Amino acid sequence: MDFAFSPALAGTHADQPAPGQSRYGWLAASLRARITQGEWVPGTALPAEAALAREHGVALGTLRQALALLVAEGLLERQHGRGTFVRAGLGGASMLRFFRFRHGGDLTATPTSTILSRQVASAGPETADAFGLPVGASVLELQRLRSLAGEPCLLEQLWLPLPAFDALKDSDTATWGDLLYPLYQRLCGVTVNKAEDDLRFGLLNREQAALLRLDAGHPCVQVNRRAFDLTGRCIELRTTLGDAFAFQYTAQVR
Amino acid sequence: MDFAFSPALAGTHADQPAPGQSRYGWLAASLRARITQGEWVPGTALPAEAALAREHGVALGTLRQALALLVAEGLLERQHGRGTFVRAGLGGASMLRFFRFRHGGDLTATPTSTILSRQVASAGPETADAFGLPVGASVLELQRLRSLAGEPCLLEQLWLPLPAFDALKDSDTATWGDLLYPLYQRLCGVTVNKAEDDLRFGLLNREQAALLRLDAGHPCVQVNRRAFDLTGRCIELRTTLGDAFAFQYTAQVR
DNA sequence: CAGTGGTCTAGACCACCGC
DNA sequence: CGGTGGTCTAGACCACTGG
Repeated sequence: MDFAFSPALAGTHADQPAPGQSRYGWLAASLRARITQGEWVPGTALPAEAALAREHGVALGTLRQALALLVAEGLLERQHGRGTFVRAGLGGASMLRFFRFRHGGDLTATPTSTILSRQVASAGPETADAFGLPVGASVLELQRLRSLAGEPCLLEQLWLPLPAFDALKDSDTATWGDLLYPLYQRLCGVTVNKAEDDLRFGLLNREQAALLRLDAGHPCVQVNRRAFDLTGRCIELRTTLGDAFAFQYTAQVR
Repeated sequence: MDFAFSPALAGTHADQPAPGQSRYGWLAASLRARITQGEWVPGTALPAEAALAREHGVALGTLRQALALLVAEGLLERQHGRGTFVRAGLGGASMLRFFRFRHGGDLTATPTSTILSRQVASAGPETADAFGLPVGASVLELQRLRSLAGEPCLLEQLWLPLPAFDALKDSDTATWGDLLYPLYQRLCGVTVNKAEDDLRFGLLNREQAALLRLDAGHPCVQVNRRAFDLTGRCIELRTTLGDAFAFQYTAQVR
């Protein structure tokens, strides 16, 4: 019946889709694995459709369905006439989308970042669970303040799992720049692919208020973020605080 | 039953896609028009793929691309082995997704609704702009209180453009039920297809606080919603207030 | 069972990009 | 210009749904 003239990438996947599994779904999984294992570095182009289709012994349309899945997942990006590229990852300043801190109408401004503290800590139950580590495992804990035009606007505390982010333990924070995700990429080879933000309302305690130059008990928005790499593993926990009266967010329904 | 495969609706669309316009894009536009003009009522099934493809003189794959567009738009819904259906529209209780008012762990509970006031008002500049009406045009203004287990939780004020919602001016509010969108559908033939919610923080004034049984000056979340029908026209403006300390929202970042 | 959408093929031609 | 992805075709077979 079926001629398997596919040249068998040995190891990770079977030569045939599991029964009940569509061919393009299986193909997508196969490509996903090759991407997350670093065969194609973020930013580089995949082989052309025709080549990939031939390589996997599959029709063009089928291969295109597989690629469409990975595009929808945020793993790939296609450009007409140029090629299919592994996504570079999230930029960074996206916290600002929750607030209207525009000063002088500049919406694209990146806040400057000041690292307030850096220490190795042991993971509490929540952190350990998110990272898939045992309770008490070592994690890197950072606190930083982000400012626009010299005005502090966001106070952040964040945790990173530790074998993976060892490179940040001793590196000079003065060289870090204002965005962390490109830093993760550069120093740790970690690509942040997607994130989940949980929004709540609260009141600032005395220390938080002082750092943000607000009054103790001032209303604030707390954004709890979990960021994930290409494989879907959680690689950052972050808590961001900002003035509730600067909060503004738009959500689409359906 | 009439099998009128005549392209009946002359005038609205050319027989050929405009140059530079893809065939499936043009086809989608054509189907979109037939849907929004009521040829197929929300909830009903479209003709089968094969029939539609034949009717438009197009290959199956091309027709499927067109349908995929309309599905992504939220206009259609496909069910394997059953058919392709015009979406019934938004349900209604979706305001609750911003809050954690779960009482007794019941997350699917629909709050009961009490209409506090109903009056014909004249549109201010903002309302008029949203509805595409002249300033001063007649709009219906409603205020209602929504409660869970007898506890008031959401205070809403909303505006509806008036020729379209005439049926609500005199109808007995006791018969309205707890959800408005199904009511719009039933009494006014208006299908709410999508909406845009804008979130902000504020403080309750005395009257608002009293209705929600909170203190004046209590922090609150204000959700400003603009709802749209199948054609993309804005057909509802709504402002919802709820206790800020019950606020909780999750957003995906990609 | 007949009818629906879902998958897949093996071609063709077009539109875009960069050299 | 050659190479890329985007559109389109005309079939085939599979998987699910309902009577």
